[in-house]
Amino acid sequence: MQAVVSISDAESRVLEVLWREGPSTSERVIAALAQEDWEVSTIKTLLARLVKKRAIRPRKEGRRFVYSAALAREQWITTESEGLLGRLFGGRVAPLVQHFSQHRKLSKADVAELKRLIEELDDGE
Amino acid sequence: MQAVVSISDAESRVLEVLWREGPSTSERVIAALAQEDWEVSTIKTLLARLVKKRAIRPRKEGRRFVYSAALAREQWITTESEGLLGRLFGGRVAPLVQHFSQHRKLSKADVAELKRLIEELDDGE
DNA sequence: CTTTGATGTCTACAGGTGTAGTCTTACGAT
DNA sequence: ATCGTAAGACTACACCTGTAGACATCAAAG
Repeated sequence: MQAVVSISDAESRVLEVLWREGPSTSERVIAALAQEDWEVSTIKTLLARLVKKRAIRPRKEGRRFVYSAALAREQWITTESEGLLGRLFGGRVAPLVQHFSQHRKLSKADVAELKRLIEELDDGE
Repeated sequence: MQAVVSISDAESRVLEVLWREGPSTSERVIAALAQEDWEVSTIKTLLARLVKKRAIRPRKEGRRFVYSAALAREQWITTESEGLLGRLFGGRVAPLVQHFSQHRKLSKADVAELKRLIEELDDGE
């Protein structure tokens, strides 16, 4: 649970697989990462590093391991995005939204969804 | 202008100074970074690395340099936040806002500001 | 002119990261 | 019983990063 250590970009790619597919053998992870075009060896290294960082947990299953995420995706996302918000936007969400809007990165659908979200929050509160 | 290279965390701290204070000598930068508690040498290294990465431009001014940001803050922010959005939230802003709201990271003031922002967008569009 | 202090350059070094090869071992197929 | 193969362990290696010391130089002070 303690996400003290930081997860690198490549490592997070591996974690994403476990979050998506649940506990998996390295074989499964490797298959799921075919798109990344990594050597098998690379993925095994990443798995080993994640184990060492305690971000995933290996469970012996016969001759091989089944790896499961020990770090919750939600928690990781929180850490990452709060980091960015803090560094770039004074820790607040509004300036980020504003930034995106100023750069025309918000589609109509985005705006609609945001509107719905905010209204919900506003009532709910 | 070409932000091809990535700016590290410590480097961005230096860049922030130039963005805030405008073109400055190393002396000025060092003074502005007193809070960071870095050795003078460290800051000089960071300046040198930024020059090499072409993120800042040194202009000879007598015996010393005046450094100015060659990379626009807006651009950097865009790169960074789009990177995060892409990696964590499928590239869309709404899921990020939702994430923050679900984790009670939005104050009343935030919600109000967001609401104002969105309404503006909605009309404006 | 000499000393001193600031300025930029070079060098350093450990730890993280991307990327991957090699080695050992044991299971499954023959 | 044998052998190839796959899984995990170990090793590698270049580059980035954080952090900083050492050195050369030149202008200012005395």
